[in-house]
Amino acid sequence: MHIQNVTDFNLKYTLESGQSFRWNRVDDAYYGVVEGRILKICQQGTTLQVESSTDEDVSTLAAYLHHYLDLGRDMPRLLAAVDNDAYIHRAIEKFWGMRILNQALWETLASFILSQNNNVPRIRGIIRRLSEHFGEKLTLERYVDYSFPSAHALAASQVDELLACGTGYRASYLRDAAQAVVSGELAFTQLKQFPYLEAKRELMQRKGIGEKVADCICLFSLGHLEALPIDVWIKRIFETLYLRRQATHREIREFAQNYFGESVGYAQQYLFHYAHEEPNWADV
DNA sequence: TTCCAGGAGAGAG
DNA sequence: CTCTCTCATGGA
Repeated sequence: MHIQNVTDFNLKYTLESGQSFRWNRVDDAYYGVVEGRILKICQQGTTLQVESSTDEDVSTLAAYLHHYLDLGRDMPRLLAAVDNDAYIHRAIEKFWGMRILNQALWETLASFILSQNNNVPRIRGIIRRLSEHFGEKLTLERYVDYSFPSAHALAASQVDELLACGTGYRASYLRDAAQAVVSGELAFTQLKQFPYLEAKRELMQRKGIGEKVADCICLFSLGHLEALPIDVWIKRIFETLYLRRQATHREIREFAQNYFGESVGYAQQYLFHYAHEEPNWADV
């Protein structure tokens, strides 16, 4: 299957910018497990070549990817709106076409609970082991992977099993969240209808979901581009480049949301990825 | 050996 | 309200 005329889009930057933990590059193709199937995506200019492990309808798959990859976004307009200074201008130039994904809610919620006080390679490993243990085996050609564990599967798990996957002290947070989803205490249909601040407040009711993780879920799954996850990198970036002093999370949030406006989450993603990829990011 | 990683909870003040 | 300590894990 092909998707044509995809402009202002970069698959590599989108899938390798720390918002999803489930994509692997093999040569020039990306394999990932998305909502119960393996997808293989290859970008050639403005064309995406896509294969799926299921025989789903072509137009259904195209519509899904349009949403998942945020292809309907007017990137030139959005990026122009946050292109306020030389710092972010460099990031926008270097990573032009990077999108913020619209990922599955349960997977995003669970994954970012696991992300706290942790690093990306280890988060990926934990999720891979959880999927191997609790998910379903999937194959696409010779590529084998496992679906993300359902909330039901994790709600019924033993803490020992979660610990064996490397979750550490986050095991109980993960299980509690799974049980809240299964019981209906955490209602996804309602959560998806909430505006940003209400969704964030509701998410933060869960143990293991603080302000930063809630913002990641709002931004990477619920489509709230005004969400601003403040981790050590974002804090360092704003203190160094913009405020030029030590600042609290609240000061950073207030400045950034005022300075970048309603798409501050996108601005954050470009600054975050630029700092990760460019060791000399702090130099003017 | 110590430090760090897309942090958050609990307790003290 | 803010500050500090601790939490499990593995790679640098």
